[in-house]
Amino acid sequence: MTPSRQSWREIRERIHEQILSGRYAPGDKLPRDADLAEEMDCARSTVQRAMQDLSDAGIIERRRKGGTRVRPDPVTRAVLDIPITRHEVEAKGGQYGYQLIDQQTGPAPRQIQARLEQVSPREMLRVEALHLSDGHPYMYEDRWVSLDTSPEIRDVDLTRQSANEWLVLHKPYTRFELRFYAETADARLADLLGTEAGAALFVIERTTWIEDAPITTVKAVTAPGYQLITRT
Amino acid sequence: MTPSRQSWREIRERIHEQILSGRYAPGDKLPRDADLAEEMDCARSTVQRAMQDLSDAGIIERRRKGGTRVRPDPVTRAVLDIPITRHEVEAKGGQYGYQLIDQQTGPAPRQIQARLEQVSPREMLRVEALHLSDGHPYMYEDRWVSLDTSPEIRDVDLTRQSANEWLVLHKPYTRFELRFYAETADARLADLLGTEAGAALFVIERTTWIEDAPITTVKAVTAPGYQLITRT
DNA sequence: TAGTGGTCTAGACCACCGG
DNA sequence: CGGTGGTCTAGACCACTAT
Repeated sequence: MTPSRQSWREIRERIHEQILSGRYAPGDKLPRDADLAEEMDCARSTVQRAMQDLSDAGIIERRRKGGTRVRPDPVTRAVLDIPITRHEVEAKGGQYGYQLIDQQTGPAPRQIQARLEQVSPREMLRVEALHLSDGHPYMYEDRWVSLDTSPEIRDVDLTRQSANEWLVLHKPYTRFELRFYAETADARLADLLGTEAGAALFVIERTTWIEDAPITTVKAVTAPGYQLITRT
Repeated sequence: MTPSRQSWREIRERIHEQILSGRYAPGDKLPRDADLAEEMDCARSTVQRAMQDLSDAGIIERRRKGGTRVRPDPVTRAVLDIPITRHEVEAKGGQYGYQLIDQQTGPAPRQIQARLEQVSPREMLRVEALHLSDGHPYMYEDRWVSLDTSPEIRDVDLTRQSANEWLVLHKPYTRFELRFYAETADARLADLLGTEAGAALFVIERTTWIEDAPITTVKAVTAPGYQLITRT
């Protein structure tokens, strides 16, 4: 029989529906790709493409020889884009502003070393800065940059360009970690962000490495009211 | 010349390196797939696979006829999995516990209607519950469930099974929204979560729809110390 | 070690959209 | 309307891993 030229999205949808209908419950094994291809009358590679998408979405798990199974522990999977802060402000319609608070070199404290998964203490650059939107505090960042992997940053004028932007544009990374949590504003943070001490602030920590060598770690404390939103 | 059987990962790496090296700067146009395939001596579909991955990673942008360009505004793209709370607790090695605080039906307040993008006010089920880890408060959830799309939840014994788990397992959704932010604990919340009023708490809001029809919206307030982490 | 998913190739046609 | 990415097919071989 001649395949009727179905798109992999249709195939994915048909498989997904069978999962949602309960025909295949969490943990159940699905037929092998070849059989599904025959059942659905398409090429095996089309089934493969559909399965890849379902797998990316966290709906199924695939294993060579083990076959394809419905994921036993369903998750809500979201994709999160963290842009350069300037772009983020501008995308929200704000006029971006930036102030360097302080910059100095020195050995990083133990806590930072640990965050970087760095064993031996190294000389690093610490940069404190404030991002503004329409002249109001938007985000405070407390950053440590490795002078081993980014020696060129010594020559960057950080009063004009944020370390955030320079690093994202010039320092590719192969691995990163993000942490989100809430923190109480102390007096200094409250002053910087234009709020009262004791306010609840949303914090984003980001650390990047290139091949296990740390590049930078930053604690970005957002002004009150900040929300991180992901849609689908 | 015979193609030397290169994997799409190699091809992706080679293209990525050319981008990182500055040969193609942000905004620049890359050669068409066919030319790259010839240049790299592989099939066009292999280049396509590599490009798809770079595109998924937010590194390039592709357009029919328009060609492939290096994304002008680089982003850090992370994938975030939000599991069922019980699974999350157990994965961290904790003993999961659950307490229903209150459940009642009634019209949802305007704020909830808005969050659900629901125009007309509807009768809904409100559920307040506490998730525990090793007997300690882990997360408080304040949930509203649509009785239009989930009438079966009336018959679920929510003192035994959390609405979180029941919904995730039985109510597939086609769209969702996540919000993260920080909030200050009031007296009641502090009491529930075993902390002091004024503490900074990390909040996750999740709303799900099935084809534009709202299913549920939940505000999950985590106990102090909670962090959301994503790795690569 | 055999079975299953993962990938590659070559060729064809389709769909979108910029010029 | 023509160029570029997107997809499908058919067939082959590879790589991982459960049994």
